[in-house]
Amino acid sequence: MASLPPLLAANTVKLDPEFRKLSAPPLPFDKVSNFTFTQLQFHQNRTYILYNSHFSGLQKNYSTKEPNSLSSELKEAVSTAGQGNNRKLESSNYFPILQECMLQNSVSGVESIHSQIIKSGFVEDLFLMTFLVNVYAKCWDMGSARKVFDNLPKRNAVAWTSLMSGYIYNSRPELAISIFKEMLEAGAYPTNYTLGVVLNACTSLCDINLARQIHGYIVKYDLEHDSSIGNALCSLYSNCRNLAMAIRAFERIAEKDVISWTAVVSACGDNGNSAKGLDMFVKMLVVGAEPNEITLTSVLSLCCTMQALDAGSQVHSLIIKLGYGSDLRLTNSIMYLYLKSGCIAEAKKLFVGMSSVSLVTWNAMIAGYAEMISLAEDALSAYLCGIEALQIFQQMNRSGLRPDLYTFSSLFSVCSSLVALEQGEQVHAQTIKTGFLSDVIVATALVNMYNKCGSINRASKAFLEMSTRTLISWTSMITAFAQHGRSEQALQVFEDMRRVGVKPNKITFVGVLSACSQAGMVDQAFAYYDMMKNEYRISPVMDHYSCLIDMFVRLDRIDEAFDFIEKANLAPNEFIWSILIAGCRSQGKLELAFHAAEQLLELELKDSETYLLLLNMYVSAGRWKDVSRVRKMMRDAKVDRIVDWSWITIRDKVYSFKFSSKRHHQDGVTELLDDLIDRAKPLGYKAEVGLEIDDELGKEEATTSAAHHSEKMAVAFGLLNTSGEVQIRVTKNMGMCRDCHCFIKLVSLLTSRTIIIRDSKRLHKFHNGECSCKDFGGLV
DNA sequence: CTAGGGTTAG
Repeated sequence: MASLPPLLAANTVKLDPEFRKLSAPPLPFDKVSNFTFTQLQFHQNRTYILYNSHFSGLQKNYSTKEPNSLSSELKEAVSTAGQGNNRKLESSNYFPILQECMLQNSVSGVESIHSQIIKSGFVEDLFLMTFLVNVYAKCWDMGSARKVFDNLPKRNAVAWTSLMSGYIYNSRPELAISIFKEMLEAGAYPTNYTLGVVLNACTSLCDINLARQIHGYIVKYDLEHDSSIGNALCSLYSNCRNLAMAIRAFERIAEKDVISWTAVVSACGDNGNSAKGLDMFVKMLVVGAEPNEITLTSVLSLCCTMQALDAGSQVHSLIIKLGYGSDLRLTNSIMYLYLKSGCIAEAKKLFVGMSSVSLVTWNAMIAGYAEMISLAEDALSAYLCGIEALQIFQQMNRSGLRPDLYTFSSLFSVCSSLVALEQGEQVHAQTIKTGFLSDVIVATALVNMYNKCGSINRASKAFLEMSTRTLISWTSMITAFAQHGRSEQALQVFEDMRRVGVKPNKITFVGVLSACSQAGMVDQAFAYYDMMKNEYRISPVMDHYSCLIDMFVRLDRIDEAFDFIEKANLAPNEFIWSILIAGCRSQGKLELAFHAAEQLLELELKDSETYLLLLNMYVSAGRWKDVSRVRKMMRDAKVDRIVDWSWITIRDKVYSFKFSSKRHHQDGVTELLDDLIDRAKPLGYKAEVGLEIDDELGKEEATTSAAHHSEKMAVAFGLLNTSGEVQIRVTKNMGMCRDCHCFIKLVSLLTSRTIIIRDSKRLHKFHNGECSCKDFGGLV
């Protein structure tokens, strides 16, 4: 007892006053230990316990069965039970029949057996009637279950526990708790099962206080070693985000079964420590415990989040060795793992080889391709992944399966990545028709889709129409407004969110700070920054710092940006240095820019566009030595030259444009572009010089970006092929340069058109000569 | 007769 942490030491556990009332003098827990033991002994002598394990493995499939369709054997059993010779029928004969009804989820079947039982005079049989309570509960008829319970000849712990677990099964954990209190009031002693059930009720109610008391009793009566209790504690603490306690609970289990191992493995995964979960799994194999299909699914999910393809394929072999090779759920997981790790061929092989597929299979394929969009090496293959995802969705429709909320969320995310507003609208309509829009996650994905397709008004409308909102919904809306340069609205949403009592997280504050930064609200920005640290106890991360630094840069207060870095004792990352360098350049503070560049070059650069920023800077300053130094660094770091690509979708057809390429799909693009450049120059456009890599000629040279950059061509092509109010939407594989940014702003003014360009860093919505990014400082 | 673990999403 002395070795226990103070929280759990029995003598420090405070009893709920409610409980005290119920239990004067002390709660009947002092006999729990013995009672449990005798109960277990007793059970093992019953014959029908034998099919219990079979039964518990199947009960999760009820909902898939057609209700009220009894098998022929069952119908026969029911009718023979009704005939006069039922004197010969033992009460134990009813168990398998009831079990069959339960598997069929047939309330009417149970009712007819029930009336036979009454006729046969077995209503006094405590075991049979307790089983009946359980059967009714599993058929979602708690009213009848309760009636049977109320008429029981005697109420023992098993009966109470059945009723409690029934309420949990029917999603009424609070009623399970009140039954537990009733049970204690009645003087019954809980068993290990009872305590496990109560803990599960606490888990689903997130009632950590009650759970702690129960844990206190468990410690006091030394029951932590029992697996039914230990397993429940493990998942309880896992759900309370306390992995250390979950692992502790697991380790105290004397005889760890498959479920204990599975629980601890998935606890690690659920709490963001996949590596630990994999360790646990290895330990499991080392001690010789055999994983089942559920353990393996859990482990695959760990490998998936870790992108651990090696471990994953080893698990795959193990799955085949253990004979689970054709398990649909496992195959789905393996397939998703391969997709997420970029092994498309492997994934497709599995997909094609599957004898039957489920909705999850299709969803995993769609989600996998959606995921690959962000992992793709170049933007064109990312684009193709998105197209592939949409095609898989069409195949799925043809196969006759109806999409669900997972399908729709993935589809929205695909449409976002493709900036495919039209497809997004179609999916939106489908979610309304099917009713899935009422799901928070789907609705949040819709908000994000409209935002990323450049339609902030529809994003905001979708947000307002939501009936419930999660932290992520609020954060999405705040970020959306901030990204569209609507700072006041972003902050308004943030205040609304606080008012309804939703606690912001660090991502929310990134949105809030970037809203302040774009509007140049320095005082507000620092007020929110302090609020984040003091009121919400969130420690700032780089993204917060970069918002603040970006703010100073936008306001041309670069010195203050450097001051802030010094005061906060920051070691700026690649992104922050890039903002600073870009800011220094646009203000002509070249010496400061070169100084910052030296700092930047100290870092190990990850983003190939950072090199481009440096190259452009040195080229325009004519510092050729530095140019070749950076080029050498790129070669040493094996950074590929990025080739500038843009594409535009017009009437369901994709047109791509490559830097400096003459392939314009149509005559007149160059002419229109030249004309626009000529008209933009008087308005302040000065075609800047930058280093450009001409891939076709295999050489690099200093040249103006005018007419060469792909987004200019794509926009000109869009202008030629659409008219009126239609927005022009272009996607680009790298960040826009400031030259193009300036030019497109003027084009939106000259042509009175709205132009949306999604580059690798953000969305730019050009309208009336302005951009929604409010000329973000990080332009190359 | 009573329990307990899992796939795909924002």
